[in-house]
Amino acid sequence: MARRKDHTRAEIREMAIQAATNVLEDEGGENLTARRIAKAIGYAPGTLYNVFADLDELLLYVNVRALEELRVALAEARQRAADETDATTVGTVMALARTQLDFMRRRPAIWWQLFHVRWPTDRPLPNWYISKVSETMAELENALLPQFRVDKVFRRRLARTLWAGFFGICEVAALRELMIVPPDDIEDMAQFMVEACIGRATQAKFRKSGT
Amino acid sequence: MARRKDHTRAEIREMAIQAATNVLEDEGGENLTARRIAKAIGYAPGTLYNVFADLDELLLYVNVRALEELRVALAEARQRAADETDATTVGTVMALARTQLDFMRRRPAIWWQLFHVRWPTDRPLPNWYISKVSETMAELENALLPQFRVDKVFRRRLARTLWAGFFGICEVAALRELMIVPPDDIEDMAQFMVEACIGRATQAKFRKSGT
DNA sequence: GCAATATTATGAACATCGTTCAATATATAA
DNA sequence: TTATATATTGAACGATGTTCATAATATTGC
Repeated sequence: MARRKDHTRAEIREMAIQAATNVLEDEGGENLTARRIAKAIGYAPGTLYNVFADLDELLLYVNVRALEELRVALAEARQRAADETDATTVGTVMALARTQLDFMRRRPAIWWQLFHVRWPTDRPLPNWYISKVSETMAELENALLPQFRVDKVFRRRLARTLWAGFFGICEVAALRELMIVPPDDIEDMAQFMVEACIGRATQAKFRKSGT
Repeated sequence: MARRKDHTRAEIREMAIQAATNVLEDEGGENLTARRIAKAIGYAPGTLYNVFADLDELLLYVNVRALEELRVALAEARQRAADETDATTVGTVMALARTQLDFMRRRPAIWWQLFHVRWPTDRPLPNWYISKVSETMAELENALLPQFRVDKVFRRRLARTLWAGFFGICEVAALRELMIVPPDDIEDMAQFMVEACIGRATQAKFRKSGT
């Protein structure tokens, strides 16, 4: 039995989240069990339930960490792209798309878990989770800000549409068994979609201001 | 014990697939267990394993049925749209998008299962499954045929890109807890994406033939 | 028609899962 | 030092997917 107060509750939570992430990446989702995580942090399975409501909640914390990592990566990519002398909206958004594709490829197990969370439909998602998703998506909105400054509703909808497009393309890339698509094609698909959507959004904006 | 040859193997398979579909839709994915399906068809759990390799395979058959239903619905929608006197590519593709959104909304549990199949990464997906996915996606390619007749590779890539876009939008609609998007907005997002992608594809075609 | 054989369905049994909770060990307070 | 409070445990529970010796039934050979 681990000595009481060897670690605080917060420390145990932290260790468990880290351990779960490592198990997920190193041994795959099918080995991500309560007993396996408990063993990895040197505690009994029951201890996890003193610190998390259940395993689903723990996995949601794993996700929220991954989302934050992704958000930071997106923010950096956006900054870099915006600092270019010939910065364009398309270029900045494409930098985000590439960052997301890169994340998906570097950490496939985490990415899978991120969008395949098992969460009971009748159980409301915690606010801290919903917020993190919003924050991550907000990076895309920020990338659109320079060009689509006036209409916030329009910008938000464009961001959501692009986000859906990214997500779909990432999923197509992940399911490459089903439709063999070379990585370069994935990149081109993203480029096409970004240019198409932003191009049309630009027209729509002009048309609106023209009438 | 059910009398031997009360049903042929094929009949038992059929019954099991139907029962699994019903359980999934009526009682949710968390009740979709081997014992529950066996009970529903009046056989013992072990019988399922005489007829399917395992539960994952049975679920794949459930999916392939759903995919075929979707394919038929898409084919019909495409035909109807193409028969209009003022038929356009955008109009036809939008008919497909609406069909898919409708399918997702009418049968949420099936839709979920369709894109969240648990299948071991090291186990190759059966050919009959990959084929059905291709057939379903081919409906989108067919909708593009009238306008993009010449370049097959281009058409195929456009179809895949649009498919990814649809898929992402459907997923956004399904995760409406995370980003509250009214159904009308979903429809508009699809419309925007279709118009944007096909518009740009038209430009690209012209530009290519112009040089 | 009957015995011998082949096939099919069974359901108890196994390992494992998430989860609970009385029991135990340790820290804190009196 | 004793009494109380808290943290940790791990056996136990009810599930799960899956297996396989056993039993029930059909088919075959005579």
